[in-house]
Amino acid sequence: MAHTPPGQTRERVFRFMRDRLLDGRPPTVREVRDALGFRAVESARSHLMALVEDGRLVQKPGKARGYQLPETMGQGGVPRLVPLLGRVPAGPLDLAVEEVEAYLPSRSGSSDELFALRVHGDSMRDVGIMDGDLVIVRRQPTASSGSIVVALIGDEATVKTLYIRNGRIELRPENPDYQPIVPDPAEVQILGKVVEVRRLLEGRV
Amino acid sequence: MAHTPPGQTRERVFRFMRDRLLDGRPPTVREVRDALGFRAVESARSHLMALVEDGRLVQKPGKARGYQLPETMGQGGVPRLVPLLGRVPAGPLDLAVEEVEAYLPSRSGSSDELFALRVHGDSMRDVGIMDGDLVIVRRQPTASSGSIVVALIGDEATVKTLYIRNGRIELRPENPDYQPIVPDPAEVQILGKVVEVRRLLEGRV
DNA sequence: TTGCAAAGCAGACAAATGTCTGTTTTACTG
DNA sequence: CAGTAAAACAGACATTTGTCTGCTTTGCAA
Repeated sequence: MAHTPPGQTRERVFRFMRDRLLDGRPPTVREVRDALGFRAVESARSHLMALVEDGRLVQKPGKARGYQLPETMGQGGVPRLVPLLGRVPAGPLDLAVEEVEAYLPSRSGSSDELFALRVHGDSMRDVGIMDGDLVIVRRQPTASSGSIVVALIGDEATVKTLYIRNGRIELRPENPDYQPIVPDPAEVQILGKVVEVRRLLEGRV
Repeated sequence: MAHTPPGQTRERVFRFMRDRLLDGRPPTVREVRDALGFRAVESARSHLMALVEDGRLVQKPGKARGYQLPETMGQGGVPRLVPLLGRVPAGPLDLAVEEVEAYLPSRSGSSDELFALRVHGDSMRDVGIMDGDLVIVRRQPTASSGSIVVALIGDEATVKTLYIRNGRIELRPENPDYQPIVPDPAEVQILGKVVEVRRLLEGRV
């Protein structure tokens, strides 16, 4: 048609919008113009209007920086930050501010109490939890048999698969080099259930 | 002082700003006024200026909706949403129309272009990447030998460890049940480098 | 070629939005 | 009690930003 094949520039406009919107910095029409190398504001705006027409963007007409991604509208897309604890406190997680090493972005959702820990050792290797991985844990005092939990034995936290046999707690590693633990029920405390595993291959938390 | 105790209203202003900024919808001064129930624009603005003064907000003066959280600036931790692609774009990346299945909260960093994919198969089992895991990928056309990459062979995306031997690309699985791939350089394209691995043990994305 | 339509351009205009100046209200203190 | 300073108010103003109208360029096809 003109200058560039149809849809090609439109796609670049959309990607620029998506990146900026996901980054929490909605651009102005003129910023879109500059980013795409247009000389006229209207060039950028016509692309934006077309994207709205196609349903790929949502617009609040007349408002400054008034574009949004349709996907992030419905769900209250507020990511929440989960504290990465360097040391696990035995008591309630309330005031352990000093133990927080960092915050991990996680999905928003219910008001579950989540925290994260770094895994030491390879006792859970066979289910893909490696040394140095981060686990995100939902704090709960019990869990169903077969789920992966964080348990506090004495004052040491450990990640294992929970089994309940004859009313007795058994903590199984997922690596034949290690032996199952059958702790004294008085000395073990379930801190919570592992709901996610993360491994950072580059960069820091 | 006046009307409300000092700092109390300021705290409400900050929480409103933080929630809106984390949601990717920076408000105008007038929106702050309405949300806090002020009758004058300047009431909202003076609080915002005080928050900037305290270093709790960062401002781009004169710009519409020009407030940010300080954490957003550095490599800090304000979440950024990464698109989870259901289908891998074949052909030139700039023109690709992608199917976005969901968005994953991730750390915001530089303006790297990140996307996420779901892994199929267990060819990378021995490095803890299991069937169904999510990988977060930074788009880049090349990678150093030994890093885990997403490569496009024909029109199929695959996660493998990249090795470069005698100027020839080799894609190695991390599972003895699979054989290394030595593709025709003309038929292989590096989509990016895997920077994070995630496994959701409960709930959805 | 001529005509058409999409892409892009140029400039003007209007609405949204940030900023400024001055005044009023309120709570605390000497 | 008067004085003071933070908080809030009211309105005007300036800049940013979205929107509109008309025109030009480009590629394709009849």
